Amino acid sequence: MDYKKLIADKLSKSIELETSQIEDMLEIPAKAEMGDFALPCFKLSKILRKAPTMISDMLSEQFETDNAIEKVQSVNGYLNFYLNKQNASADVLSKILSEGENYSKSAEGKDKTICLDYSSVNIAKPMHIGHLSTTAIGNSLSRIYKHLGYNTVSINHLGDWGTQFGKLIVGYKMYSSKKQVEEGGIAELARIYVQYHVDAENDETMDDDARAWFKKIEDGDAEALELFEYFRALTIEEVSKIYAMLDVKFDSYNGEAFYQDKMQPIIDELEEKGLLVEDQGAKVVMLDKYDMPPCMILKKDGASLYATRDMAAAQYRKDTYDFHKCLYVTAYEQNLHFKQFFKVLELMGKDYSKDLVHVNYGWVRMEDGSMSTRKGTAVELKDLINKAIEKSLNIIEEKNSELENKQEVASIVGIGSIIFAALKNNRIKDMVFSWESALSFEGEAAPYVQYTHARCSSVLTKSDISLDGKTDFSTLDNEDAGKIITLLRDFPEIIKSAAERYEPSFITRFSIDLAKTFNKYYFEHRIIDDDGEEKVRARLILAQCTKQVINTALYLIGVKAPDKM
RNA sequence: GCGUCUGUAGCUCAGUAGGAUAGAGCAACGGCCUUCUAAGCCGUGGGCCAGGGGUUCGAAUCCCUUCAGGCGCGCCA
Repeated sequence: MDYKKLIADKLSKSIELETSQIEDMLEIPAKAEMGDFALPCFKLSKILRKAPTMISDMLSEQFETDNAIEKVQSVNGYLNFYLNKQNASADVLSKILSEGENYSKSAEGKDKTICLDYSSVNIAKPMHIGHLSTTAIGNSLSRIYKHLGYNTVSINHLGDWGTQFGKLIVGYKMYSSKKQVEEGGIAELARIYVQYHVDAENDETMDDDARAWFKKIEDGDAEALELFEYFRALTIEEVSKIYAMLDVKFDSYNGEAFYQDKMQPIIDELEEKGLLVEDQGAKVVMLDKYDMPPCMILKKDGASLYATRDMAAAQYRKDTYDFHKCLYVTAYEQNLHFKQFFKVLELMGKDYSKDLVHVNYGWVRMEDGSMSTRKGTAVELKDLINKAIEKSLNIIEEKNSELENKQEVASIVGIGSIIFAALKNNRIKDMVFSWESALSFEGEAAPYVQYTHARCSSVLTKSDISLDGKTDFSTLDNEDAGKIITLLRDFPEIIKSAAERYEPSFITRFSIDLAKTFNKYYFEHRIIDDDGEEKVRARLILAQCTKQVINTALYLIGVKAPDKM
């Protein structure tokens, strides 16, 4: 039942406003004593030309209570509404029980497609902790949008173009072999690349060779192309293992190379529309009217740039997927770049430019202040994952050594912790990486929420009372249970706002709140007790619904929920 | 210099697009397991919401300004 709508409907008899307007004014009070919903009457005082307290008094007198809303109270200009707890509990809980994992889903995204560009690894470079945010945020948003009924297309926009690949070929020929690369994988390619840079300092001919090799790739030379394809395939194969561990899947690996032959139409169109101007030998689109520096489209030598490629990619995605929105999950350092090329597309008359969204996030910085991406010292994602699993395995040995599938649970908890931590704070916050905090599983972290899930599971298996049957919800008529039920009822709204604001952290936070509230309830009240089947059933249903919602919440941020741990 | 983001407890952060007495976790200290998972629960201390102006019935939240820090500002991506 939609209580907000119900209240607004009833109020609309006394106030001359649209139901939806009243609905927007309703809020959820800060404290449970203040009711389940509240209407601040200050907003009305201008329209009605009366003091807020008078309005709330008047409304509270005129409001007809019923089975759903049993009490209305006027306090300090607020009108507080109290739901009939038993009915409200029964209402939400039976809904969750019957809908199961479909609870909180919606159809708002029917026939709409969201493209998500995230993770976007570079060929021949290992994934490091700098890739964690984009991967976790992108994956979570993809799950959230699917949950809301959208089609989603997850795109790994590979960094697979540029003279760096010429360098790689030169390095490969100088220091390595097929056998060594087969054995060493990306690490070997990274080694080659570093070695190349060391030696190229003293040998200028190397860079010339690299440029020549890259030219060969561009021109379709057989040997060059074969090596390039080999490195590319090797990289995808290796990062796929990490994606498998993180349970992340992509629909497309079309990267920079893919758009190489798709830029010319964009350039032609810019030219036709008179947007392209020559400046210091390069071709740019001037954006000074919009308080931005020019967007560079072609270099002096005629080569394309990042923005050119991104525009070609946007056009391709529109043509191919006809997206409702296209999201780019990258760090905020690229704010200007996105603002620029979105604007250029707008100037070209591309209507879809308004549907392009830069979902930006903060840096991961090392404790010494360095940026993880710019030094060879970056912590590899693989190492972080392995250490987290190892640590959680140790904790299992210590706390629950009897557990059957230790390795699997350790992996769920370890990996879950890493993802959870990446999605706990608002996207825009910078993060300092330290091993200590990265491997700290205490407090507001994945294991806390997962543990609550396991607790629910455990209680449910302990009891042989079926969830189906006559139920006495009056046993849930206490503050602790009431808070849980309120959270369960709010869950669909939380998901919607997470989608609207591109903030998986809303769901992470919610999962902590729910776990915390349930843990308190669990400590204060016995679920399996001897006060009769009908009451036990109500409390078991509460545990079942909590378990279900935690499971969905964690799923939406890309974290698994174990039944035992 | 210009643009932009950030600044809330010792530390890390919430604060639901302006609402009721600003909340968590960590760290510190003190309690709670013969009873459904103690990876849990409860309690104590800790605040000039960076500073200053304004708008408003009401501001951590909006506007202006100062300070501190991050990021960006044409031939990288």
